[in-house]
Amino acid sequence: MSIYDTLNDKQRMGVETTEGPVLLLAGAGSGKTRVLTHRIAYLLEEEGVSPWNILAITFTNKAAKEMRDRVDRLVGYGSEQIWVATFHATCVRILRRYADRLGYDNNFTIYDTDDQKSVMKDICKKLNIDTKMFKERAILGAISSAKDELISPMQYAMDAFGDFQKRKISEAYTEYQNTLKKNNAMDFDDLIVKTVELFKSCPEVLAQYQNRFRYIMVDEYQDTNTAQFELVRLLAEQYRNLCVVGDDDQSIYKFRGANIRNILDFEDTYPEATVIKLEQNYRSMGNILAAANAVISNNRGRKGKKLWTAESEGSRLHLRQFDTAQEEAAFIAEDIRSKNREGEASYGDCAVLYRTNAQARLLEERMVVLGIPYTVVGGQNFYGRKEIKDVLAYLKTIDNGRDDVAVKRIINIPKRGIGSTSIAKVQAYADAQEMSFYDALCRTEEIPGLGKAAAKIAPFVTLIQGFRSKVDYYGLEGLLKDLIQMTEYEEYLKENEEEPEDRIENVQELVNKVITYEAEHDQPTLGEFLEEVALVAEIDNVKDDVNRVLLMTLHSAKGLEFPHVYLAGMEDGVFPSYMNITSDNREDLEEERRLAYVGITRAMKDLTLTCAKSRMIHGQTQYNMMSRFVKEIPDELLDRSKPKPRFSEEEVISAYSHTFAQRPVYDYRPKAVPKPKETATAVKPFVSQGIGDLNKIVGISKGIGGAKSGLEYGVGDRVSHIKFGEGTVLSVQEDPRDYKVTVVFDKAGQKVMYASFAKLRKI
DNA sequence: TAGTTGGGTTTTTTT
DNA sequence: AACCCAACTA
Repeated sequence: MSIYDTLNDKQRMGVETTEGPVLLLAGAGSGKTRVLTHRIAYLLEEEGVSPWNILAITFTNKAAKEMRDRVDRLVGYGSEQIWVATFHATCVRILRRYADRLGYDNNFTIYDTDDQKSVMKDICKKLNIDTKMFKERAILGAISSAKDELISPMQYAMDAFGDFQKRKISEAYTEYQNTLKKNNAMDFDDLIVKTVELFKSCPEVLAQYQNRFRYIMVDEYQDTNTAQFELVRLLAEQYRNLCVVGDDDQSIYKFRGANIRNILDFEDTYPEATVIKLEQNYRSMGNILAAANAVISNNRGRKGKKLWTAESEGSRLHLRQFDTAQEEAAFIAEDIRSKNREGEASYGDCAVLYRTNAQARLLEERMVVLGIPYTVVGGQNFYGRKEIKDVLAYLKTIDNGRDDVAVKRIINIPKRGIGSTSIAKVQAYADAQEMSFYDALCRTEEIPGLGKAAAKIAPFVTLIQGFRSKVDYYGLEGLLKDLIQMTEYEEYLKENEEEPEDRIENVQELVNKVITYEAEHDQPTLGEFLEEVALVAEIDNVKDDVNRVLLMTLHSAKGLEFPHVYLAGMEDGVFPSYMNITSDNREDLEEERRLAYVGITRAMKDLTLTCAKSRMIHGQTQYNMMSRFVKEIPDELLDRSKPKPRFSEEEVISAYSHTFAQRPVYDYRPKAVPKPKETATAVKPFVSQGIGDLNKIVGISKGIGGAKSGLEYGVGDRVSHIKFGEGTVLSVQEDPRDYKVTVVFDKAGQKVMYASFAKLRKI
């Protein structure tokens, strides 16, 4: 009996065909990850391949980690030597060694969307581009698309010759790349593009990696773009042992440059390829699969395959239409609660999927009202918060003084009396002398017309220099703590931001994050920490062992599965989105349909489709018809019964009475020098009252439903933390997104932390 | 320079 | 509805 005996014939073929190119067309739920992990195990155990010679590229860090864990369980050794990472992480790792060959420092910074935008803003000003006509976003979008296709600024300029609009974009593109290089920074797209560039300009570097990666596997191949394809092609050129796994029906990232032709034309690029189709689905009940097949069969551009299951039909899909989006959200929350009470499903078995992040709000409100523990994936990323970005900008400045964006972000935070006029003067000097913004700051006495502002800049420079000289001496944790203290950042938050307590806690959370990072790495460096932080996706932080309902977009849900799934907002105009209905490109609608296919196939046992006749979008009420995708599902698969009231009247009413609907509308903008107390009483109570209610409700529902808090530990339990050691849980507080845990550590004292970040263990 | 106000725009999806 | 930005005022 070997570990391979549990595989079906096709899966086994995928595992054992290790030589040459392989295209594994793996339908949803067909055990694709199993094949990949067993394939790696097979290479190691049966073929005697060194783990060092294997490269596996995944779509998210979460998937990478999961793959490593599963390989670990199969073979029990050597898995840490296998290179398993996302495209971006892979490229960063290579570039950290060789970026100098392209004229960057190896400690380059990674720019996120925000950083890109502020660079582009400056460029538009510099090039006199009218941002009314050409939006920064649009220009950046065009640049990103060009990079996805490996089109250099120079090539772009040549294509743009006769076209005014394109010429403008071309100028911006050229300037943008120059700025990034000057700042020693790369954006997400650059990571791929520059790696390809490196391989093309330095054959000896390429040869080294080609030689190392004798077996290459790429997951979610249908979502690779042209640049990523080229990267893989180059790496695999020598041994040609390239195994790509994907499902053309699940290609949903065209907007991000994914080129579906990569998978459709794989056999043209590699004529000797072995093609294996995995069509047996092990995830969903028959009716769910039938619905998915019916919907996707309306698409033309496909490889063509039909999923089947040995499972029984299961129950029909539920379809419910409501008058308003509020009622829809209320129904979903109530339905989940009743399933939980009746023991049909735990909260962690349920997921609510929707097309746009904005739809999360209403659902979230209802979850709060009913006291259902939930997690929203996506939306505002932890590292996207203002306070986190500020602190990170300090760290970036310390790490890489050439990163102008970071320096400018914090030069006047907290307020140092350095305004836009002074900044402009410094920038002008920096441009003239061809030096970085920070270097110019160091020579304020040479800058004309700065006057008194020079005296305000000097302490800032001293501050940064001070941190730099101390980094090696006191480590990252010390640096960060010192930084927060010296800048009096928390005081700044208290005086200038709404809800400063939450923000301060977020900053503390970042400190914990640094501590964890330092504890997990033998040779922690500031640069590496910043990089790790730059490449995390929201989904990477979701722990699936926590008993909570997950709310997320259909895109985020790719690759996941849940016993009970709700697809909310099944309306024309929402899903498929208005943009794609009006598009005259047939392919756009097909991509939406693939998204529907992804959504349906997430469900294992039970699938509920809901829609509303009216909902607010951008502050206006829209009236939508039921989604055309729902109509593509054969009627006999649907249960259209009226939503039956599951609760007594009073129960429903009492639940509604907690609604946030009466919450007064107020301006969230930071007030001018707010008197802290006053703000606290004027604004805070409504929010904290809501959360207070929530706590009560959670408590009640725990009592009634017997639901667990979703954490393995509770108040009074002894827990251990990777850095702080052992301690006792003082309190656990429900926060809309997470549990806030207060622990008194034996050595480190009292700390407040978020459960999902803190990784506490019960002992 | 800092803070206020009013007007205009929007992401649909994300490494 | 929420957010961002430019123009205006103290």
